[in-house]
Amino acid sequence: MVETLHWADMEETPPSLLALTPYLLSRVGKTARGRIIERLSARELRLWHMAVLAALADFGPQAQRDLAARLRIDPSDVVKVLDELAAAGHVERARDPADRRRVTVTLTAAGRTALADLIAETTAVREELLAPLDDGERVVLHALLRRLFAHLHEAD
Amino acid sequence: MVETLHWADMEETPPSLLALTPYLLSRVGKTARGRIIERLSARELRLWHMAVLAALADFGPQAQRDLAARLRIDPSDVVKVLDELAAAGHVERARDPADRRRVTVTLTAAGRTALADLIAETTAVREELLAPLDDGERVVLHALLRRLFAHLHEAD
DNA sequence: CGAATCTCAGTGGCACTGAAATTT
DNA sequence: CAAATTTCAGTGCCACTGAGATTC
Repeated sequence: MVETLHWADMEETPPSLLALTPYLLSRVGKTARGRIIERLSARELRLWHMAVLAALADFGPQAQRDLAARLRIDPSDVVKVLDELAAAGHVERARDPADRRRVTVTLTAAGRTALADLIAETTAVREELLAPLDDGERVVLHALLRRLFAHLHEAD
Repeated sequence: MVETLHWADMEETPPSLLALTPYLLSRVGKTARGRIIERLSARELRLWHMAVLAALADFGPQAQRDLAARLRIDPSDVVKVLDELAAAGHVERARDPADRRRVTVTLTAAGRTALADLIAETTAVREELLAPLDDGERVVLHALLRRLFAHLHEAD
């Protein structure tokens, strides 16, 4: 009995790990990803579906290759994502008559509606994750993350 | 030629996604995880190996169950991680004589050395990831992430 | 012919489930 | 017997590889 000390249920995270920013980024990011997936799965969709719909909404119809490059998805995986989005009626695919190797992907009205839903769900996730931060801190965090994100893709 | 517009190689990220903090967290976190894995794989180790070694270094010998609870790993997965750490001579396992269901895990001297290496590698990853931030901004980011991380595990 | 685009099958890592074996 | 701990086999998701088919 003596050896089971009372702080046994505190289960603290090792300070050595808490001191490592990349570890924190990895853990918080993984939870963020998990929470998004959890909410989006109610719509039978996942993170990449939202990303593809957003790219089409923001930049208009484009080839699968462009979607893959823009979102940093493997081109092989774009195929399956689009299969599912097309089956749900959220996108349409058509051969580019000017270059028949390319397949032009277009957002449908239903896809635009779905995107709004997915973004609303992600906003709800933000409320959960950022609950301990006030508005000013959220703005600071977001700005820092945007700069980190931009840096990921420049001259790796 | 005309249809290949000049901004074809810009491949901008959709603004709709850049506006979503959880999306940024997910992407930056995933890259952080990937960079850590990349560097640690040179030592034949991965993220969970470092986490387990850190828990043992910070809190001393403990049962597998405690490691799992502390690090939020599935207890089933702790087994394989410890198998690999034990094979590399970084930890030792012994039945707890007071409660023979438990297995007490102990860090070896080699394990402590390995942990220092892994932490150094992770620090190098931090330099890569946080390159665009000055020292003050890094401190702010780290403090915000620590608060988010702490909030993940309280009253989910 | 070489390169680009899309497609598909296969692989490996990782997290989770469910159940067995042992001990309390 | 019920619960706790460790272990293992199996499942599913996801990202990546490699190869083929078509078109430029």
